[in-house]
Amino acid sequence: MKKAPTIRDVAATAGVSVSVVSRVLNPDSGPVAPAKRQDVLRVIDELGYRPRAAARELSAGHALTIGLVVTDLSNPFFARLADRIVWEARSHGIQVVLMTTQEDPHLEADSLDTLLDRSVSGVIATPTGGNIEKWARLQDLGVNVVFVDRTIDELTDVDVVSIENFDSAKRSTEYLIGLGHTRIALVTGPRSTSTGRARINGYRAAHQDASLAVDPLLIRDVPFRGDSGGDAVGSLLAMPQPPTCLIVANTAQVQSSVRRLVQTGIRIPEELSVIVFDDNPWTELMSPPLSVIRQPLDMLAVHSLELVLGRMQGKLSDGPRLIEVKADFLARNSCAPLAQTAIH
Amino acid sequence: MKKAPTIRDVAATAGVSVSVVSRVLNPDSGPVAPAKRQDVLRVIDELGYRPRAAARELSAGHALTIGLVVTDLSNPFFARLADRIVWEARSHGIQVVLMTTQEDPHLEADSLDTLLDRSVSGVIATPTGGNIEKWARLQDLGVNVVFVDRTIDELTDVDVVSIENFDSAKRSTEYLIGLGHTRIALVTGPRSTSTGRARINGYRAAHQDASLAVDPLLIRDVPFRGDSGGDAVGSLLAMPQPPTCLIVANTAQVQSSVRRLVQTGIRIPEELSVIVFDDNPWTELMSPPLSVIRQPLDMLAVHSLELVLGRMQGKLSDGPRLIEVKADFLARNSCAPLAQTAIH
DNA sequence: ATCCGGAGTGGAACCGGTTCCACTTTTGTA
DNA sequence: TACAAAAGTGGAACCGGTTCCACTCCGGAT
Repeated sequence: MKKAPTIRDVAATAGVSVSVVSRVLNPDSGPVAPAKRQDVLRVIDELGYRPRAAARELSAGHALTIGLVVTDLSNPFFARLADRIVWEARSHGIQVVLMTTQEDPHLEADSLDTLLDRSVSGVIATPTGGNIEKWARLQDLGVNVVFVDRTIDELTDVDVVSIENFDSAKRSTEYLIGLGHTRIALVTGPRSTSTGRARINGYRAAHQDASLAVDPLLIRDVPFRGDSGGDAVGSLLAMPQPPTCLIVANTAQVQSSVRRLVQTGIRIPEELSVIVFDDNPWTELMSPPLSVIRQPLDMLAVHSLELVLGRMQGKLSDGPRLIEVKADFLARNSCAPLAQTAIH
Repeated sequence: MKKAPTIRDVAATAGVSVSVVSRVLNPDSGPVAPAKRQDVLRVIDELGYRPRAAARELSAGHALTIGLVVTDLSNPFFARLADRIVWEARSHGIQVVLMTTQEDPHLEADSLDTLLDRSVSGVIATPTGGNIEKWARLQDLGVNVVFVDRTIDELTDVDVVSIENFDSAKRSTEYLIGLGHTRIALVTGPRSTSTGRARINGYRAAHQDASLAVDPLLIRDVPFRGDSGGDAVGSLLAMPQPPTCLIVANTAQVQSSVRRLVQTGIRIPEELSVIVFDDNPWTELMSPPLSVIRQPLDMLAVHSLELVLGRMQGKLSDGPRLIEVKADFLARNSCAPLAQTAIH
């Protein structure tokens, strides 16, 4: 077990000072004679020298690292989002420290502390909804925070990237109304989040445009946490006058909702039309293939990272940014006209 | 944007030297008078002081961080594995830097360099199969390497955690033979990996026990990379005398294989019985629910981390460890007796 | 009374980079 | 040719922790 060479080893071998080596390493930090630059580069190569990140971070005061804080990776949406973000970050020479919260604010708080210790220069997160003051403190300490997919209302000063919530919900609802449905259930995120509210508003707007009354009992704004999506589905199906279709507009709840649907054995779309906000590869492989709102993960990832990087480089003007990307509605075979729906 | 307090701030405020504060921070590094310890702890709390990880790493020479190198997170197997590892690591106060390789040895090499820069004290990886010398160098530099799910034969000195490959493949095959099948296709990892070979051997052993000949054309040892699983499935189905069942024993290829099956519209299990090595939540939600070998992700995660930690603390004796965990076979509805199978 | 050992403490070097600054050499321009 | 500006270089401080070591106490054993 040999030890790795340091910048002083390189300097000594190349017969120059450490300053010169450092300037070779960081091209814009000062002049170096072309000949010496070559020498140094050759020595670096020969010795297999690589600068230690810790040393760099210590003197820079911040790390070329961002934190990624998501619920859990067993949800394909977050997994794919993480995948894209890691990928995108790599192309900018940035590493990603991954933390999961299981939707638990305590674990989230913990994660933030840890990321702070690591002097990350940015955090991309799907927040649980708690830790208001902690997020604020993080920003106060110069960490660039971007929320993706969700948001917290109380934090007005944070960049947010999400899909066009209002529009996506409205179009999904319109599609079902177009098929003749009038009792459309909506499972979405908490009303305390602006994304949750926007989706409810889109749903309402579609009803209003069609001069349709909204049954408030069909709207379930459930927490991100736990199995509340599945529970909402269960209770919706148990209603005296159950819905003829279902929109699951809460990413974190898609999996548990679909699971519940499969478990109850309800026939899709014969008994229930279904649309979910998720575009994971398996929805297409189910039978029937599910109609989905396809969240453009690439765009979410790219924009989140762009925001973080932009802030890091001080390129962005003050004031929070809200980026909404368009989400496509993809009709597959999980929706049927009301006329063909068997009311159970 | 205020700046965070340092250990010297704490020392000054508490009226002690930095040495004392450091000793309070690291309980076993030296004696501190109980009264002063209380003082220091109070000041730490008041100031909201947290030690900077970079400084600690720099002087320690290594970081309380491990690297996790997987193919990609859009594959539920890797995503869930990552989830468990992150979770498990957190409980030991260790952070995880995530890197994805897309099965590309170049990207893998890149990732390893980066992790080296970060002075990670361990790496858990599903190796692509390349970079033999790079992995060796990593170990040589004192980084603890654990391969999970797969292995590289050329590297004899690495700890490995995987399922009981031989046994799992044998039991799956026996199950199908028990249903009367004789033409069983196997899609698995490259023969150049011991895991790939073990699964082929298990498959062969089951045939031998049943005095059944093995048609070598039915064994497809495909690369982890890309769509080769799907392609293998395609070519298997196109054979003059196609198989009546299929075992996909290569985690990385399950998704593309299943996708191909769905695309060709072949009826499962009426035309083809299917078993896959994967236990992701969606296989159960498909119709029919797929019979699977359930890889105990928890065990894989726990053992990998245990190995890395054990090495870090020097608790493990020399010599590589091979840990094989039992994998359950879970019969669902994707397999039918040969008698009921329609040869197409 | 004397000596010894251990608890408790602070000073200072060190980890490996970056950066500021003073200094020398080259280059360009009047 | 003279002089200012720019290019090039190395020394040393600094980032914020850890750790070694020297030193001062103190109690207990001789």
